[in-house]
Amino acid sequence: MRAEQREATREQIVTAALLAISESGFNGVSTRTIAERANVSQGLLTYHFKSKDALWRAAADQLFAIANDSMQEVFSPPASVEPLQQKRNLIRQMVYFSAAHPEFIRFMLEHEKENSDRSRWLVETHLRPMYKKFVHVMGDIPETDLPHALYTFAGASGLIFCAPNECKQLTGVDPGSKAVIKRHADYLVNLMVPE
Amino acid sequence: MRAEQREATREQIVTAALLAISESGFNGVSTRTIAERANVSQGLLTYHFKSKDALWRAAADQLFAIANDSMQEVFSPPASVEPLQQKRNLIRQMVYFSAAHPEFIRFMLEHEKENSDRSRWLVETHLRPMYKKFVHVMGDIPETDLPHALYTFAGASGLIFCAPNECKQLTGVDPGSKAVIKRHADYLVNLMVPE
DNA sequence: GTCTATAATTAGATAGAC
DNA sequence: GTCTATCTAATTATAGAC
Repeated sequence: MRAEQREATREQIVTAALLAISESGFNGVSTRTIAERANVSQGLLTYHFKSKDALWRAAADQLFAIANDSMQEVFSPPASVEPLQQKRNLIRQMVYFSAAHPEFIRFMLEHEKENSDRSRWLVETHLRPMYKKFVHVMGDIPETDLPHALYTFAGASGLIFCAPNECKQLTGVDPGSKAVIKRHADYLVNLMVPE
Repeated sequence: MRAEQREATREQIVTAALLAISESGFNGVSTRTIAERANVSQGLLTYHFKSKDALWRAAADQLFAIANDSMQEVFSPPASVEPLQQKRNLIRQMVYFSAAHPEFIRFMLEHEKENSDRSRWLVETHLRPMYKKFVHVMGDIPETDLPHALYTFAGASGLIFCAPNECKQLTGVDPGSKAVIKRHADYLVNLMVPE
């Protein structure tokens, strides 16, 4: 069907845009580079998305769709799971998600300084609903600690996967390997929420 | 003196470049924008630094000069300080440094994907010497944990200060305030190296 | 729907006035 | 040493062929 092909092409473009923008920032990547990555012409981007700005929003939508899907289980744990174990599971899943999608943190860092319109939209549309779920799982810690816990967990979980080449060159440890991902999860869970 | 004025102008340009590149990435910021921030003409950048690439290197030099200066005390603690207390001091200082210079983590994340020449140079010239000092302070933890500890501490310490607008809008907490910086340090030190 | 061609703007680097 | 003017290349967005 035409509609299927249309959707497939759009997703190809959005995925290319998401990865490229996460790597080089909104201003740091050209629509031509995105088009090349998606194996389409530059003109097609304007056809499917009116502007580079609109393409950025589509990329954000896709990013949070993936993130919410990946975090769904730990954000809505069955009541039978103990609160402490819920937190351990949350951290572990944050590590696995960050390893699979380092573009999440990169994208979130990129919006901060570039443009406050995009920034506000991103927080209200996508980040706040996710933060509420995070707060729900963390609910029994002091309320003033919640912001600190969020950025601590996010940074501790994800930074190593945002700099894999640097980490490999510096330490010899490859954050892309499954063993290293598991080791990072084990390390963090035991460090931050010991049993 | 001429030499002093020359040095002052150069530093103005380097500082503007460092902050701008950290915010928007190497490709994300134009030399014109950097020149405007430094209150000089765009042509002057080419006079003092041969190319945008060379300006990036000068910015990296300045960044690590500041970082090493700020971390000097905790990296070379007197032997009278207990190892556990050394680690607590290290984390606390990492928080205060990250708060004062969020451009450090931003700059280090930016080099990762942009260009591997710059990336290799940065790791070997500046990051490796600093990592050795980190390892020295952390020395009594298992060797395989060191890379995980580095990126955990760095991410946990600094991410919140890399997204101050987002954090403020999302949680109401302003990472720019002194009270919040201290709270983050207290939270992290007690979480990661409890007495 | 997708491509090629192109218009208007902005990029990094150079040349020359002062 | 610093600025203005300018060159060539690359940028986003548009127009029109198929």
